[in-house]
Amino acid sequence: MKVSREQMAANRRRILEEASRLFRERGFAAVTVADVMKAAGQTHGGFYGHFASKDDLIAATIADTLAGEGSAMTDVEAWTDAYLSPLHRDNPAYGCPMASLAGLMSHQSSEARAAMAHGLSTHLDRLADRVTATDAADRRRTAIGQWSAMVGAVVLSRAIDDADLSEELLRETRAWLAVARHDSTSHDRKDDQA
Amino acid sequence: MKVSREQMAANRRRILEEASRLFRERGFAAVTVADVMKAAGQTHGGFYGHFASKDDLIAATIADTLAGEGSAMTDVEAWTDAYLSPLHRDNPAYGCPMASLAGLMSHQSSEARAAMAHGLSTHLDRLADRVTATDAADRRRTAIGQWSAMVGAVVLSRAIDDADLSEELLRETRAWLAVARHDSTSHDRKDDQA
DNA sequence: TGTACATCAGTGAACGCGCGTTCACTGATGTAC
DNA sequence: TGTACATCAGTGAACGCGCGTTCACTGATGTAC
Repeated sequence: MKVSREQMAANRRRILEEASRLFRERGFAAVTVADVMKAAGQTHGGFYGHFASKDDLIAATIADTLAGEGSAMTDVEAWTDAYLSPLHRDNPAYGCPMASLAGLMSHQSSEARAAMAHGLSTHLDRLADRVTATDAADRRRTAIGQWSAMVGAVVLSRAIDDADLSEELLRETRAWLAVARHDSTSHDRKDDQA
Repeated sequence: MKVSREQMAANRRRILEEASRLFRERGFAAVTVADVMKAAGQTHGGFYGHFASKDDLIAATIADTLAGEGSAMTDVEAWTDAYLSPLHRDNPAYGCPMASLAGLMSHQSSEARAAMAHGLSTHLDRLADRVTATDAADRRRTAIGQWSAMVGAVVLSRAIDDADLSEELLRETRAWLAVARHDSTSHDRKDDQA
């Protein structure tokens, strides 16, 4: 049965949202088109009215999911601590798409990889704006270094079957970033020894 | 035809080596049992004389590949720079297995994840021994923070379809780690301003 | 040491299942009058 | 505004392909005598 244009747009939206959740949770290969459509409350045949292929869905999902990521990042230190928490590690489905999907991107289509590049670029710009350093080059370098460490720590903490080591990775990366923040700011401002 | 015991051991070794190379290059899902056996110069049916299943091979490969990883790391700074190079980024098949496989581990068997945990633990111990810091806790924290940043930077640099940003990620992470090294050592030793 | 034979590593055809994709059909939408 | 009908979003059965795994078979190995 045909549905209204608004309903169709809502259905497409729903497909993207469920796909984003499922992909973050299980990766691309382990999620079938039928899984996504079932989660979106539809049958699998209708999928190709919205997307040309599963690869097309993957690219669209990445572009869509990364667009809104981290826009509500006001306090970088608090946000970093939440990022490097067991709660985030254990809930990839609702967590950062880069942490769950970046490791899978090297085998994806160039469209999907381009969408990831765009999302990462935007995110690094946002992060550099909120980082404490004097000149632009320092802020950019700090944003890249900190973000690499954050993504790496979450990826590694999720990769292993050792609760203690996993938690240590998150905790020590948090501490290390805090030390790095203090060290670098102490160059610029001599008065923050309080 | 039956082969000698030595030949059979060599065949198993060969399967593990080719599997390691192929998995690092293409990931687990995109490599078939037949691919691995063909690369190892055998037919696919013989696979199950060596391993119980594809999952079993994955776990065995991780344990085997991570065992020898980074043992020849004498100069940490030079090793870090080589790790964060375009050459390493572009050759995952012969590169660090954690950079290529960690992002895939969250959906693997607990045996495979345990093997990854063991390999990571050993590697962090080795790295902490070679890092410049006074007390053990500092060395441990530095090893974890630096390693997270290194893995994260390589994973992200491989995830995107943007040569400039990819190269910038590697270059700036290298620079950031160099700055972090200088900052942290300048706490301990006041005489290294040369 | 030489011979007979049981063992068993490797072969390659076949099986079964799951997945991406297609397609004829349905019936609600929305437009032409 | 009301009615007739063309459109087309969604349905669900079916297709085809690829992959993990099995199995009857082959023939070299290595052991018992």
